Amino acid sequence: MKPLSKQAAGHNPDDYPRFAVTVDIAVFTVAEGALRVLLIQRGEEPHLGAWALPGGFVHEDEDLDSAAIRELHEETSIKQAPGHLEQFGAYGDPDRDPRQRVVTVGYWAVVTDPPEPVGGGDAAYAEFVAVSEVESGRIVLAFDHKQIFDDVVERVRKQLETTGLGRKFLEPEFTISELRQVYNAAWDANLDAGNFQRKVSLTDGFLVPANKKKPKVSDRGGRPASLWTSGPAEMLDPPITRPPKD
Amino acid sequence: MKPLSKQAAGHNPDDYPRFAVTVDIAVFTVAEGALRVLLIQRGEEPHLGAWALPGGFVHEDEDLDSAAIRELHEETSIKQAPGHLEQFGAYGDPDRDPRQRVVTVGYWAVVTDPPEPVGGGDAAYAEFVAVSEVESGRIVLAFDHKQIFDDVVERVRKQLETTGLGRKFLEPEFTISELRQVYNAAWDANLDAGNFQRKVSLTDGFLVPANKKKPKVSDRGGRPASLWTSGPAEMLDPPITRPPKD
DNA sequence: CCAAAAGTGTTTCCTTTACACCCATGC
DNA sequence: GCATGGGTGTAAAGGAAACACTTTTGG
Repeated sequence: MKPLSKQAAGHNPDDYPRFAVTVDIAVFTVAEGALRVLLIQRGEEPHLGAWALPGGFVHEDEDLDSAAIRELHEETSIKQAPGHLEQFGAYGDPDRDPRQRVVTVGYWAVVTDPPEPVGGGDAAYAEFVAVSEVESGRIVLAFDHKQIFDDVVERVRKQLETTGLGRKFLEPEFTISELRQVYNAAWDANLDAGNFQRKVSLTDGFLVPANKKKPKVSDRGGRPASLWTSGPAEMLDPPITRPPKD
Repeated sequence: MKPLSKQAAGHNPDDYPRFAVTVDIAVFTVAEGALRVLLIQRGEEPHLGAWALPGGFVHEDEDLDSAAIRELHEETSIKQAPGHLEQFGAYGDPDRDPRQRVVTVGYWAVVTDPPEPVGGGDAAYAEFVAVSEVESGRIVLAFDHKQIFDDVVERVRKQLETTGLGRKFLEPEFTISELRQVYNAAWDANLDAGNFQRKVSLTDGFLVPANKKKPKVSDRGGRPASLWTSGPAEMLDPPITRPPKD
């Protein structure tokens, strides 16, 4: 049980155990007024038929970020680069996968208007599922993916407060209302339109006006909204505070 | 370059590459008015003689948290359980260690009044170094440890704002002034004593009074401070806001 | 009494919030 | 005109910061 001394280990690295390393990736988008995450239904054992986050093995010559991007493309057939890609943790319980010792590095990404995902690899089926479906327990996740899921959803919600992340859910040109709807979907909130308008305008360099020739006309009437694009500012100061949950 | 199909991988896990997995751990304490982190001076190649965060290999039957705690004990001869232990990221560039492919999981911990650390294993020497020494560039770290260091220091400072982490730097019974000095050391700030007093009292269950028979008398005169212990509240609401840097 | 540190009160300022109101479009 | 959503103004409430002031000890 006690390993070789560390001195020896330094000279004989092969004496130490090796692990399979995977990346699991939570791909977020906002659609139909809800924050959604890409889940697969497993096409093989263990947990055949259960919902899980997509993931796969890291290759020998690949860094972790690259592995995550490759998996994202393989699982979603999304061609675009993700608007955001970030690591959120490593999970390595010895018994988290019954087949072998696996260490998983968790990533999350944000994409805009993804195509219909396709099952592939170990996925029989893939779908952008509303986060609330998982939180309510109507969808149960395999392995330790519920823990991973809870960690990452909270992190996404928190980042919306202080960073410009919300823009990544939208097309390059967007209206402030669309941005507000991202926040409302992610937080299940109903932010005051006027105050939101003011807050996003307070941070210099957060929004820059787009071509003013083409204001966006709503389909249900109302004054057309002006279009904006992402400015260089990555942090929101002051932040957009998340309203206390009811 | 293209791997076997994922279908095959599920059935033949041995076809996928294996990685050495290590934990690196940043052990924080506050001493002599400064936030400090345990660094070692490497006793072997590569980077012989350079400063680095302590770390070591994860064993075959060990989860990641356990490996971090074991390394903490081995490197510091600290017997106490750390007051706080938390993961902060995984680092896996293919060339981050020239000897072999290594994925490192970063942890940070907080300890109180640690004993003099002893070199051991791959460490020729170990010392609690002021964080400012590394930030100023007077101490240079090996591998990608400066990146890791920057990530984790920012995270510690941020957690002090919203969580009860500060208590973990202190003995079980402490005064509010001692707690304020932890914040001042970690943030290089000079918080108003009166306002600090009020803020830590606002969160119910954050501080509970200790034995009132033994108020703490300062060595330079002044009214004795009452003693407190940690209450059940883990989050500070409202938070203690970090003053903007000059 | 004085110095020093603990702890409280109070005023001022700033941010956030709620909501009234005006603007610009389709029908 | 009227409905609808975009966008601005504003007053009231709440929280943070600065700092005066009181309390309790040692010398």
